[in-house]
Amino acid sequence: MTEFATPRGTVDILPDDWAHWDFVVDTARRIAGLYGYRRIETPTLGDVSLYVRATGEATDIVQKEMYAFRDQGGDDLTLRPEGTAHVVRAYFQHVLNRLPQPVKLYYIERMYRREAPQRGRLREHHQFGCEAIGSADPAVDVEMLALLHQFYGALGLSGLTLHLNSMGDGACRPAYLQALTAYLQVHQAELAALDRERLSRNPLRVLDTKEARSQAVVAGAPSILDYLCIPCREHWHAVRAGLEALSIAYEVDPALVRGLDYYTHTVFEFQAPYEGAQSAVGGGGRYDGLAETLGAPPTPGIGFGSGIERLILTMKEQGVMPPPPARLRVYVAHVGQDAASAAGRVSTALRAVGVAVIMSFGSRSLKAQMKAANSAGAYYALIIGEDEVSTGTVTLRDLASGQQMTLPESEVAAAVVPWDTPPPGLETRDSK
RNA sequence: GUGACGGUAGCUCAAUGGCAGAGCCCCGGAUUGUGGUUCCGGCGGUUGGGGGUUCGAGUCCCCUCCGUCACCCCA
Repeated sequence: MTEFATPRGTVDILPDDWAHWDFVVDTARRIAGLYGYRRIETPTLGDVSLYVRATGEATDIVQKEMYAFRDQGGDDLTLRPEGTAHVVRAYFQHVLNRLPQPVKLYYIERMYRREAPQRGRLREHHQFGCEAIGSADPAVDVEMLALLHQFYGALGLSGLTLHLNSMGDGACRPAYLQALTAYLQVHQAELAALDRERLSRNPLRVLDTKEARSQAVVAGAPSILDYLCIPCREHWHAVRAGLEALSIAYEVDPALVRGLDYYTHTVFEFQAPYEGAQSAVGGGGRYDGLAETLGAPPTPGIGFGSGIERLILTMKEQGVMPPPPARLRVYVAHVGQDAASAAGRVSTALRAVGVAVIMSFGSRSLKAQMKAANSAGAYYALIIGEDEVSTGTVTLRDLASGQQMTLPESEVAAAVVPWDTPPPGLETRDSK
């Protein structure tokens, strides 16, 4: 232990963690590929004004969560707090709107938000995200939800619920907000104190209150879905029909509100079945107004982000194991000075033909080295002592069967077979 | 940012205000150059950090850091 540790809300990802990480990331890449999404990676740094414009002046991200600073040259920069803004920026910067539309992009990147850390809620976390830019077709929404549905299934997760809502658009949302606010104001006296406070700050938030006292009022509140304008309603019904055609279950959740200003039409969130505030494992929505906000031609788009740390938590919660990593093929044990140099020679020769080898270091007893071979999970131990050195041979021991044989150094590579499958045992060869 | 609860060995946890311990891990040994099980031994701690009360503090008090839960918000 030194006086230094990871900053609050950040973690080291240690070797033992990587079975989960590799599995999630590999699965993400594979599934994204199945749907024709191609990878993009944007800078960790971004202009502060990009996020102010994209996510909205009044959002929590902009108000209090960005790691923003002015650099030595006077530029106002921030660590990326979310994925969409940068990707949409890249789409226009590199004129991807001249490609066949929609352009479908995915990313696996680190996000930074200065929040109070909790389980599943870090200041630096990773998201797998997709963005489909350039089409307003509700079929794009449906396909993206199908992608997520398949992704979570491929991870082995179960019991996730898809919450679905429409946020309307510039034509219909203001009228709804007005109606909701008016309703809540009339019933203010029946609301819990906390919700009266929410009402003044962000009336939409009152809808997903946990206060028992407010439930009756909230139950009678007007629903956004009743206020959708005709295009919004058509889009909404098309998405629902599309999901039903694919037998993807969802729950209509008029209380589902997302915190970023750019959302329009479809919004969604996948919730893990366990209790707790961090049960949202992925979410997103359509952002047809975002491009204009950034000063680009009007361009529809939709995207999601899914938190890798939360996915891994959910996997562990549900006892889902990632595939075990490939086992070490050979552990090289040696006794004596001459044997040590022979061990180095053999190890290098084996690695040259693709065999994973761990060589013992220092001069430990053969017994200790055999223990190490065992706990390293090796298929074979290669033993080199005085006898072997004097005859130019090595002893190859199959650790599962205990069978062993001595063979010329030059024949080892052929005997151990460098592939990821368990190797053949030695019992077919004669051994002592 | 606010409130509540927690922090003892690498890990999981014990210890009435009175000698800081166990299990696991790691290292070594149980007759010659051979692992897993077993047995024995060893390493390992300024009890998160700082101050205070006390003859004496892991234990009580204050500050601080970190974690967890809730608010908030979300992935």
